[in-house]
Amino acid sequence: MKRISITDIARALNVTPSTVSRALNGEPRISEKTRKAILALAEEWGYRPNPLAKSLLHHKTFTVGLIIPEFTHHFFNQVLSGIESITNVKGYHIIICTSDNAYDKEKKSVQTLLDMRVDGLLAAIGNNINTFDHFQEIVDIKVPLVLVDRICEDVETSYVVTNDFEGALQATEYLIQSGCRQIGYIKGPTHISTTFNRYMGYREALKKWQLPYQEEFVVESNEPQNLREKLTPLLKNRLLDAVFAHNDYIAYDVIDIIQEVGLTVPNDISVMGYANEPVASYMSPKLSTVKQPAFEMGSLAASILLQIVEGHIAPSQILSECLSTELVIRASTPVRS
Amino acid sequence: MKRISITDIARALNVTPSTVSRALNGEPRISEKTRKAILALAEEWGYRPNPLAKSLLHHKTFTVGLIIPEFTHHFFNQVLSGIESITNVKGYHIIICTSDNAYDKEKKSVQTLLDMRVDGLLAAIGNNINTFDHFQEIVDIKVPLVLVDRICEDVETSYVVTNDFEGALQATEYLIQSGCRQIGYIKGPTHISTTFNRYMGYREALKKWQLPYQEEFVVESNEPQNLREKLTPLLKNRLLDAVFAHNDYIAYDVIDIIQEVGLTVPNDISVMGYANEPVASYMSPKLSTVKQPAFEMGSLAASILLQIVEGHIAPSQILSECLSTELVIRASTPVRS
DNA sequence: TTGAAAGCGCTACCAT
DNA sequence: ATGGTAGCGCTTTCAA
Repeated sequence: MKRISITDIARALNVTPSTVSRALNGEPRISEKTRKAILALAEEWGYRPNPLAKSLLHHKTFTVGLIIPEFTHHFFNQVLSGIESITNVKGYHIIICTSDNAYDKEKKSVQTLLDMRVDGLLAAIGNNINTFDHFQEIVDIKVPLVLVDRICEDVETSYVVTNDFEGALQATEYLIQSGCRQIGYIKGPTHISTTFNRYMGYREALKKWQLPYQEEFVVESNEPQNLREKLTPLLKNRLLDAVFAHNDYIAYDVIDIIQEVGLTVPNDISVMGYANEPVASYMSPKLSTVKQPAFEMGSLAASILLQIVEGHIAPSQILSECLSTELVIRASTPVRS
Repeated sequence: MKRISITDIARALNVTPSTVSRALNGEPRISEKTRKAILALAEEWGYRPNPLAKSLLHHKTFTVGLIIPEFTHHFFNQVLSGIESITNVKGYHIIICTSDNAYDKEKKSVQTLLDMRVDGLLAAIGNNINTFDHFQEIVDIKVPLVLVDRICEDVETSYVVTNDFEGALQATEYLIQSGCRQIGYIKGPTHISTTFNRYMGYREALKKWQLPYQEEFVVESNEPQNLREKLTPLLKNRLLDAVFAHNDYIAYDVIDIIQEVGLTVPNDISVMGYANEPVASYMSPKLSTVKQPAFEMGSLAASILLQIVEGHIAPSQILSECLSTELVIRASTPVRS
């Protein structure tokens, strides 16, 4: 099915492609008569400009590349949703790639998107990725890049993140204020800025309230099995009156383990999650958690990116934003007397 | 940052672009010497072919357009994930649009993707969309199109759907076999093939087991408020011993309403959902439901589409698939004695 | 084995 | 007000 082109119209009307182009683009120096004829025929034949030709000419594709680890975390979909809300009104398109949390695939996606000549790139770097040469390359060739959620000290570019430290601090303080004194902490994936920041927020809260930091209360969650083994003895010995987990899914598992031991939430123990994933409001008791403005992160990242792309911001300028979180208190963290 | 092109290399090596093109594409009729030189320089300068130029020439973009209603339903993300798994290995890219369940936006997305010259289109039509001229147009201009989940009688193209009738039939039969006799049914959005098919599956099961179909047991769920008003009296009067809901989210709300009335699940009443969304396994009691092979739907749709795109299937040929569902029994539907 | 030229669809500059 | 021409980056005849 051949699409009709500007030259087809030109031929039919005995004018040159230039003229047709001008008429279609609303340039003034065109006689009313020819303009009308051209517009009419374009309409009749359903002419649609070919963006490929324009892109080739202008070195601009009106597309942005997006790399996310996977589609199954609600968080990323919210971010995606926020991105789309901006790109849509600004007339840009999203080409989407997943990294599956694997360095090789992430690197390949970067290459693919650059090859496609996207105008800019958005990425949420995978959890267990610790080499960033592929992102550095984007910066080096001066393609606009905005990174979301996770910070990589090495890559100097714009970031949109949330204040994990503050969020975890507030959440822990809430637990303390609600009467908990023996607060366990379940850590996230290693070597990630978010993991570190939330963990430090937890510690800061203890310090602020002059509670001792007890190393044995802190459990790594890398291996689900590991979590159970480490947590069970703490629970059996009734050493904890609260657990703060790096995210809601882990919190869900924690509650499972608590129940296995024969204790109940929230009667015996308080549980706090992080991220406000849907699971938090569907489980019972409903989970208290820290809400991240995922949609806003996406829309902000996209609008920063497009500002750079459109030249409203110097490409060299780094424009990072750190959004605030919000505590969502539900049934899993009652006030204790 | 100017990207280096085939002509740059040609100039530097005193050959013509044709020669460079040939060398890069591994054509045999090239002297070993010039090939080596070209390849070396291309490597050194980090040459990357410009797909825009190729697309313009070959009328092929290696992209597929995808339209989904929104990013927040897990089902669509699973489908998306399945699609990506195929396009990724076949070297195609996904340009993604959302419809927000709105006809205007969906139509605009179709236009956008067609304008971009995608090689083919995948779409999950929105729930409250009942006009399909925009999809008919795709068919008319002979751009490959595969529709997912929902069937529109009017649009003659390939479909990938699940067997909603069979799934609902089995689910209802399970409820009957587990000892329920007074089974309420909560309907989905009106005028949708899935709504109709699941509803008919429910009725078929009743018929098969010679239970009376009672119209007052069937409730529309369009308005959440409406659902509560209609369901509450049925529950208060203990007319139901089970409820089968069009999807898991509705089932969640149903359980809420049941508890408001002072009854409990599963003790007083069984509840069956549909779709196996994450919510089903996170709520308590965990929800029995009908699992749809969402990932497979996506991957199957994508591979059918690419087969058409690549000409392995005649474009005119309609190649529809109906995948089976699987009953997932959890705590909300106990066997009653 | 390589070059020259045309063309994919469009725009922009320079003429007229 | 319109035409001619060149060129974006690449491939593909046809010619040498």
